[in-house]
Amino acid sequence: MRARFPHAADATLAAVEPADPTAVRAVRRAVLRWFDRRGRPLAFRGSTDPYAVLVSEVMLQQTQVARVEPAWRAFVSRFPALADLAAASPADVLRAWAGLGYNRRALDLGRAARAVVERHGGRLPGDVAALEALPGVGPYTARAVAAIAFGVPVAAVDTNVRRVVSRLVGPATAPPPRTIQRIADGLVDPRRPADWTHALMDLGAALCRPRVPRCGECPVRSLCASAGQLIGASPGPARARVRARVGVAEPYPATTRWLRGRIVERLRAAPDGTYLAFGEPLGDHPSARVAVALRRLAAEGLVELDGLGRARLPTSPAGAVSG
DNA sequence: GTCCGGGGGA
DNA sequence: TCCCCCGGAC
Repeated sequence: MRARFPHAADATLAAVEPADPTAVRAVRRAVLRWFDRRGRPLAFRGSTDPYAVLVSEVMLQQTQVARVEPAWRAFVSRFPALADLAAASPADVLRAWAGLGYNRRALDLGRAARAVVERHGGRLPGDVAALEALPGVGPYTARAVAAIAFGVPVAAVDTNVRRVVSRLVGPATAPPPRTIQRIADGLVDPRRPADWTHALMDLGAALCRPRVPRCGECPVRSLCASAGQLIGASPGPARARVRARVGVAEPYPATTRWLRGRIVERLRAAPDGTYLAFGEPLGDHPSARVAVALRRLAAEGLVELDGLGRARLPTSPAGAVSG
């Protein structure tokens, strides 16, 4: 039994061995009991609308929970249903995405909505493979949507969950991704896949934290192979570093990511459909570099060029689905 | 000024 | 298997 887990350091590893259903049930019960009392009542968790869940999960790919909440409210208020998003122009979607960054993900979300209309009659599919085939939806997001919105007993493994599962089975080196996924899948409570997904995220955020885990408060400390062994185990590279905080310059004005952000920001503010000229330098970037950035943005579908050095946000979802 | 991280592309 | 995106944490 233990041989199946080469990373085993001690007997508690057997606690999550899928062949030991009693221990697995104990983990599920303890985690969900904790979640029922301590889980975060986030706005987007109140919805089981697959579309709303997808929006929240895409936002969570890049943004902390606390900031996702208001952004999610605003977005689903602007585009209440998948059909609304599918019919929206990229320009409008990018405007609704303002402040979140990662603008390509907003475009992908729109493309995903159109793909769902074309491939699935406008209803998000519940199976992982079909979800993963959508633009911007990878292994994590596909499983999160399947579990949360459709009750499919699969594990959405992000870095939080990876850390929790890895610690649960042993304090040594983390198992390879495939092993983590397999163990995580085996742990999902088939009666409450949605709550289980949220519970593991909350556990990782509140107790099983990267640097200073709170094992003493953890509901599965008696079942965890790493409980109590992690204090000081990962001092973290960032802690000791001395920061030079002289000057409060604008962040990274010399980088292309700054330039890209400013271009899209300007275009967002422009009236719908109008082209804006970009012949002048922008920040530290000479006009030639602005032109290069524009071409790259155009290649990614974030802007449209008129061939005269002017640009606008795409007003129609042509070339929509390809993912 | 470096790292983080899910997804996409090469 | 890399590198990039990009705003925030550190």
